[in-house]
Amino acid sequence: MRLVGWFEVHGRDLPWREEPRDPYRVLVSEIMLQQTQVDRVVPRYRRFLARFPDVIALASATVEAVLEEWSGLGYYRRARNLHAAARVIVDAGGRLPATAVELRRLPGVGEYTAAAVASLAFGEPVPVLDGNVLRVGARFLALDVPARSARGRRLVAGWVGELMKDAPPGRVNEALMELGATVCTFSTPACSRCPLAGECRGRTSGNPERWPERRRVREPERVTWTAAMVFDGSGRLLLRRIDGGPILRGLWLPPLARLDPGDDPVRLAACLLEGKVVVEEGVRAVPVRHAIAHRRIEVHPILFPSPAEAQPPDHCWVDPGAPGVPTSSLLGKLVDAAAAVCGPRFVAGID
DNA sequence: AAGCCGGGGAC
DNA sequence: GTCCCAGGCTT
Repeated sequence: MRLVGWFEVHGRDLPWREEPRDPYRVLVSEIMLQQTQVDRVVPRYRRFLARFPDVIALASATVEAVLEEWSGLGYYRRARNLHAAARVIVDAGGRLPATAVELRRLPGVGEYTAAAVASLAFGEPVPVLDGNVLRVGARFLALDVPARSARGRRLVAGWVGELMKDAPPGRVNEALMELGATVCTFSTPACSRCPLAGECRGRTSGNPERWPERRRVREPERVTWTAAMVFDGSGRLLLRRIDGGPILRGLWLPPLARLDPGDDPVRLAACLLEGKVVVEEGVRAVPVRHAIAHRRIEVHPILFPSPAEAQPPDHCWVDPGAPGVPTSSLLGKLVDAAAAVCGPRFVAGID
């Protein structure tokens, strides 16, 4: 089959493609790859497996440790669900379910991930309908309905099912995803390198970029925060755990507060520390930008030198370069901004 | 069906 | 700047 033949030659050499396929590793890679691009996953996948080499190791760990390992990857519910799934698997004997229907019952495993693990690790003939496959299918079939609609999904699934009559299901799924990621890309598809170009109705139509349908954009919500960055005499930074709210829950960041128009960020940041730690006058650093879902957040870091060794409840002192607690990539941006003001040696606590 | 959750890279 | 990505869950 031309598609799978192409994949055998041009498929990238990715760590989760090593044979034989370990179902646990396939599951970890698929969860990590949800809405996250391959290049960003590869190093984190290696590190995750070094720390949690099998499902028993993962189930034995605390959710806090798993979240810490997930720090910076985003969509932190994935980490909580993966950890919960590992416990379910171990409670059931330690083997992953081998069918898509059973896999689907694990927390954090939806239709896509269930199909991916079932086909890649167990050879079940179920199509995976991720963003890549839906785009490739929409172009190949020249769909006149949105690929993500119920009807579009059915049509693409039917096409993939046909392909599976001529090649192993896992190979077909993987090859289609690889094709979407490297050839039939969102913008400017490289039809000259495509093994399916001969039969592709999207290409024959003369305008393969007509697909996929553009998703409508939503106006981002602009938000401003202030961050109280307290450094003690040895360069350690004060963090506070985010306990409620919809975003970054359970992660550790400098105390944050929403800044309304007219508020003074230095004063508001100082208020966050009232009764917690003793600080000197706050100093502004250059604001950093951070995006979470549809929010565009501008964060004003305020730096406070502090002699205090006290550790208020729900707070902790960390080495800003190696926090050792679950956190967001926002912390790195804030620490960089602070270093630009104070000098890296002060912030790093070295020297 | 639609809205929401992180983050970074491509353009 | 905008858009998307090996999605899942909740409403």
